[in-house]
Amino acid sequence: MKKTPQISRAEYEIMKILWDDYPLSTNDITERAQRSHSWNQKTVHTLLSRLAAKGAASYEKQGRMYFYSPLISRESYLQQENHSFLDRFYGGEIAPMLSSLLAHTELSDKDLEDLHEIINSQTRSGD
Amino acid sequence: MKKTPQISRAEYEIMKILWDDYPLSTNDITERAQRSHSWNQKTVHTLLSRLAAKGAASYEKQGRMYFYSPLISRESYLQQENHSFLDRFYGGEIAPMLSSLLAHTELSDKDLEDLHEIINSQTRSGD
DNA sequence: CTCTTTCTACTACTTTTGTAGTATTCATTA
DNA sequence: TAATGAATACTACAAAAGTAGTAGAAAGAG
Repeated sequence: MKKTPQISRAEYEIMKILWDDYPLSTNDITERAQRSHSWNQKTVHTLLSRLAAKGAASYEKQGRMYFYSPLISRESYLQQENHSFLDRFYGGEIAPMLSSLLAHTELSDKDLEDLHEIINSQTRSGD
Repeated sequence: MKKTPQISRAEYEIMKILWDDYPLSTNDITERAQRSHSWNQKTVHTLLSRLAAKGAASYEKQGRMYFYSPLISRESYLQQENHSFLDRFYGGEIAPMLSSLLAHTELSDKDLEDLHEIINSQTRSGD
């Protein structure tokens, strides 16, 4: 999978569907998209075309129907978004971000344990 | 300070200047903006007008010059962006986000220590 | 073989954003 | 007081994004 192109908010919602399961027919995608968004079918079609046009997804013809698959990976896309977010709002640094995030969020014990574990695993691997 | 309106990337760069120091004259803002961005003066003026129009900043006339101040707080804006980011990419949950972030980031010892401390402080206050 | 349905292919139109240009208004200087 | 310069007020225009509509083609129903 390749360098991630610019993906808009609405397009991203379609990508999520593709990342969960692919290849999917236009109709499948439309149906799934409409579970969570009140989008006209045509709107979903447009989003799919645009994603294909910008190289974020590809399609394969089966008879007269199209089956779409993602061309960029969820992982690399999330990485890019993570960094863009950190850079824009926290000068690229994690600590201030986490701190801002936690300062206004109620965490369950489980959350805290998870976070502990995540950070500890980093510590060990960094030895 | 009030509910944060939609602020575009370029507009946000102007807001950062205002959050650091205000009120500031149009010229001051333009000058500071140009330290980090190659923006035409008119571009900065447009951004300022739009921020004022959408209620993110306000201005006060002093003679024929305008002095701008932020109308929304950096804190509340960052909170909103934090949550929108978490919701969009991690189903609103912090742990998966941190985990994704750390999985692809080299952390210094200091970073780790900071993170530890941030999380420990949460733990104690949650007791 | 024609009609209807169902896909995809184009086209469209509005809002937001990025990025500036032109017009107008005052205040100051000659 | 007329010319100049410096501010702000409007206007502009293209690209991206949101949201659909219309046209055309092909497949299945009679």
